[in-house]
Amino acid sequence: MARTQGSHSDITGPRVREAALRLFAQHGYAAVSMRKIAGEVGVQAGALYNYTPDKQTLLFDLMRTHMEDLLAGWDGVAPTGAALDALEAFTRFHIRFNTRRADAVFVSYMELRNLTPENFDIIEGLRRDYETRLEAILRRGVAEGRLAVAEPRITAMALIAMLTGINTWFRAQGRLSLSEVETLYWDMVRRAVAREA
Amino acid sequence: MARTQGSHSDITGPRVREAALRLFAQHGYAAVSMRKIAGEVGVQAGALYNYTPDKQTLLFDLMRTHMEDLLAGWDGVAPTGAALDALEAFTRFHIRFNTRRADAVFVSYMELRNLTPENFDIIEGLRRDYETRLEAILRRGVAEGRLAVAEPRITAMALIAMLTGINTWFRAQGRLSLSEVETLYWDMVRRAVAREA
DNA sequence: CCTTGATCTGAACGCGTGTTCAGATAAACC
DNA sequence: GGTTTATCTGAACACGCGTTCAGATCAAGG
Repeated sequence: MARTQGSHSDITGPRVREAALRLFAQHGYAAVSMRKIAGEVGVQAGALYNYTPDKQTLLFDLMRTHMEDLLAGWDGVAPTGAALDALEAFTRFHIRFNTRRADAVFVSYMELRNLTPENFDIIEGLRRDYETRLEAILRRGVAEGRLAVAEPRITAMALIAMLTGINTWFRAQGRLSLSEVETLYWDMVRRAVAREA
Repeated sequence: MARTQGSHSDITGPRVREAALRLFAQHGYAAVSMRKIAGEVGVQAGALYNYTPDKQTLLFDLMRTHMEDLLAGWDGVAPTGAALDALEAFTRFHIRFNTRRADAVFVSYMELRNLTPENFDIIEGLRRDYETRLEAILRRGVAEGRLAVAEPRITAMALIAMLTGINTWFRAQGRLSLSEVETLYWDMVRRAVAREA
């Protein structure tokens, strides 16, 4: 029995990626077999190879897509005005984007060591691009005289680490709403880099 | 040929743990076989079972030891005076301790999902203990009127995430010395939580 | 110097791995 | 309605996995 009703590339393809992302996040790339992914989708392992040339590429594509979505997402909402406004927008965007894609964020950070060197370089490049977006805001803020940041690159990485850390404890049904969390972290970010009056 | 000269429990035991820690950090728990660990030590895989009942316990012991060392390390240097001084001491201690044990920090964070539920609970408990140490400092600082922190628990987690993030980029031979990094981050921490004048 | 016991080897066990591929199936097209 | 073709099955391949254990080895103790 093959090709049951409604079983198409358009349907199975996304389901493979969703299952792989969830399982990779839950158990780790090396601990998840192609047969387990196939089982989640409801096909045999061999069928997966209609959607990815191999397991490594499946992982890489998930990570690349996530990083590209992240960059495109920010570029789509980034304001052009004052640096302090841009910094607040970045803070809120990062929190919103990352808490809604916890699995992809987790995988894109944890499974870097399972990429081939070439794939690793590509993902790292995208991550650097994202850090550079924030670094540019910080430099602009210094130029405007509104921020006091001695090391913009390091500060950018520090802030991103702090914001991404939200994923380890935030739950949508928890005590704090997402917008409360945003405000809480924006307060810390602002004070950490604002020029003291 | 068995038991070559100088091959004792006192020597092989630590070497097994060192090799396991390094390999787990580099490739991930699931991707490292007992045979690879044994190969690094220079014994056959079976010999490892003189030092650990199984692979899972080997991982757990590495993580537990790290977390206990972390807690004991802080308790050994924690000052009793003003909260602001304690916060600076915590910041500098955390940076120094974690950058010197990058492998253990990495493994203790990344491999949580490979622990059995019981072992996971123990490690999580130790992590919470550590967070609570910082939270207590923040609460004290608020009581003293020197810190402005609306959510001490969340702020503690945010600061720890920011500080631990140093491990992703810091290199001992890099442009910035460890004490320069300490000062840089202490500046951010202080501004993020200090009561504005 | 002989015995004891800790330490390690080397082979074995059953099982799961990523990947390939010939053949079966059924939706889509003419 | 017959043909094409995308899709999937099911079996197979060679290999590595964690763990066990009988037997070999050799430092230490009496």
